[in-house]
Amino acid sequence: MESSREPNLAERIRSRFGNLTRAERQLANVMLENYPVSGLGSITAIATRSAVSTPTVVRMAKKLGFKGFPELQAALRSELEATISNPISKHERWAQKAPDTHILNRFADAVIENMRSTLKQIDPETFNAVVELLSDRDHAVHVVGGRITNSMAGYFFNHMQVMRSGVTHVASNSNTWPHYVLNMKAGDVLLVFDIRRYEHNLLRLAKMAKAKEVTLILITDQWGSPVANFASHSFYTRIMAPSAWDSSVIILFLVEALITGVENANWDETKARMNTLEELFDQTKMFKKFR
Amino acid sequence: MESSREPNLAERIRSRFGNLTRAERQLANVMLENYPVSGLGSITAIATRSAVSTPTVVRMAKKLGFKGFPELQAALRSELEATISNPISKHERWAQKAPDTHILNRFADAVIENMRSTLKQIDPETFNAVVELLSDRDHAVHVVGGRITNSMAGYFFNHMQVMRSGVTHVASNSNTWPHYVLNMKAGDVLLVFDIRRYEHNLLRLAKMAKAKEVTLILITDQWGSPVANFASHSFYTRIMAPSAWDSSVIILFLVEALITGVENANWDETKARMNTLEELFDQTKMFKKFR
DNA sequence: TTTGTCATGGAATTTTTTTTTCATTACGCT
DNA sequence: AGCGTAATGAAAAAAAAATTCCATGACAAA
Repeated sequence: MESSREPNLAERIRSRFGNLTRAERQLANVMLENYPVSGLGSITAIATRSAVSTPTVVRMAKKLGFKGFPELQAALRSELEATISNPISKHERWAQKAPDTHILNRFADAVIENMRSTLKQIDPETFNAVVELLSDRDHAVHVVGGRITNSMAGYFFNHMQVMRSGVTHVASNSNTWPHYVLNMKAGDVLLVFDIRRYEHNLLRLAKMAKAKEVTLILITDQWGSPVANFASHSFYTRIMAPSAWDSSVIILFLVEALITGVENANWDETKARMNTLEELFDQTKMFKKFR
Repeated sequence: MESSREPNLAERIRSRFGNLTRAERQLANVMLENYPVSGLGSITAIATRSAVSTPTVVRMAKKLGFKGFPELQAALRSELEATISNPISKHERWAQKAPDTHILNRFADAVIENMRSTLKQIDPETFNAVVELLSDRDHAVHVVGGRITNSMAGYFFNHMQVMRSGVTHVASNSNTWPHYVLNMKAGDVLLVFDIRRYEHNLLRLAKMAKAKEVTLILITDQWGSPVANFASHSFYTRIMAPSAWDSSVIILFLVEALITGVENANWDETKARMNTLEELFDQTKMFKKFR
């Protein structure tokens, strides 16, 4: 529909993103970040903001077909002029080249809505308490997910494992669950993911764990898994999506927030880890040091 | 609600219009004419446009309370930024009972920011093309992830498997990869997840696949995995998080959007398969029927 | 008419920005 | 390992922009 409109700078950048070098990508990201304002300052300003040198900015300007940075900036201004005088363009749209009804935009709306209503419900006290439970090195942490949420459990396990010992991922094959339960001790923590359609096996596992005085934490959907009856703490997330399936995005969000909470709870250890990470990045030379 | 907002430059000019001299009025008119773009060029440019001298411009800037012209221009830019950006207010307090600095709120901000800048960059054409590739029943779809992203690959696999046949999840153990490659045919699709630090094994796998004329699709971070050089389509997601780790939330978002795309592309078949699955689950009594 | 004030822009000066040059380093390829 | 290409930023050089200085002229009041 908008086929023959001449490409604006953002599009030009995006279309050539693949050909850009590391430094140029950093730059491109900053420029696109709050487009086009960030490109309107001085070359020095944007270079600093992107943590690249000014020559890099000039080179990219040329790569994009301009004679120099000022010419690029002029293009930006005239683009802006065109945009501003056109009131329609102010419309909120996530993927700006896609129509409102495009699945990307609909999904984005749904996710925002999910996040909003999930966060409204979450009690920070619960969150903090759970973080504390997960940080406690005196007790093991077990994690289990359902058919859909098993990936989330895996993700959680992956990260937790790096931060502390005594973390186990209860395999999705429920035949083996009794073995896992056998290894759970009183005071241990079991994090259960269970969204609709709630899995009966998980409920049974929860009961078994509870019987062994394991502390249960539940991450479920807004309707609530029956496991909630046995859980010390439950998180109810909203998982609506414009799809036949539910969206796990907010669940992952919560998982990551929890991980970060645990990370912060043991800052010293985390800091050491961050340094290691930094060194690794240096080794790969793909990244500049951040900040 | 915007009662005590500080006046923008245009208002400042208008309110002092009476005190301006002839040359300054000329200048003011030009500045207001297509506000604020005309003020964004160099001092010479606007002076010429207004047919006044550059000193006049400086003098007016000072009259308006700035230290000099550059300062005025900076004000203009930040004003513009405030106007143009942000479909969603930048620092909404998401979890309302928690302080702004609580990890939940900080994470929420980061995720929104990631989503915004990711979606800005995604080309809907690419998205549609990829959906089509993934929907094509004539070719198999393989999916592989890295250390962190393996969960995302798994999630994708889980859902795709329900919708169509010929989907394989290349196991994370790279020893077995040659085996998988052996089974790839020309025209097959390989979806690769690779975020920093990029895994060399994935690059090798990509090369091998490419050599077999497999179509590569890449989901990577904003800096771009080297796999991009071999990929037909790449998605660059933003993964910044207030944490030692990166956030995969937006990656999951993209995965779900793709899944939904595929679902829509072949709704009849998807529906039929889901029904069958439903029956199978019923048989195994693993799930309660959910309306 | 004279005088003082003020607006104004030309030109000099200073400051900043932009571009170019160049040395270093990384990385792919043989 | 060695070579060549490419990326990169520090620093020098060039260009442009911003500011200051100052001469001119308009106008008003004495």
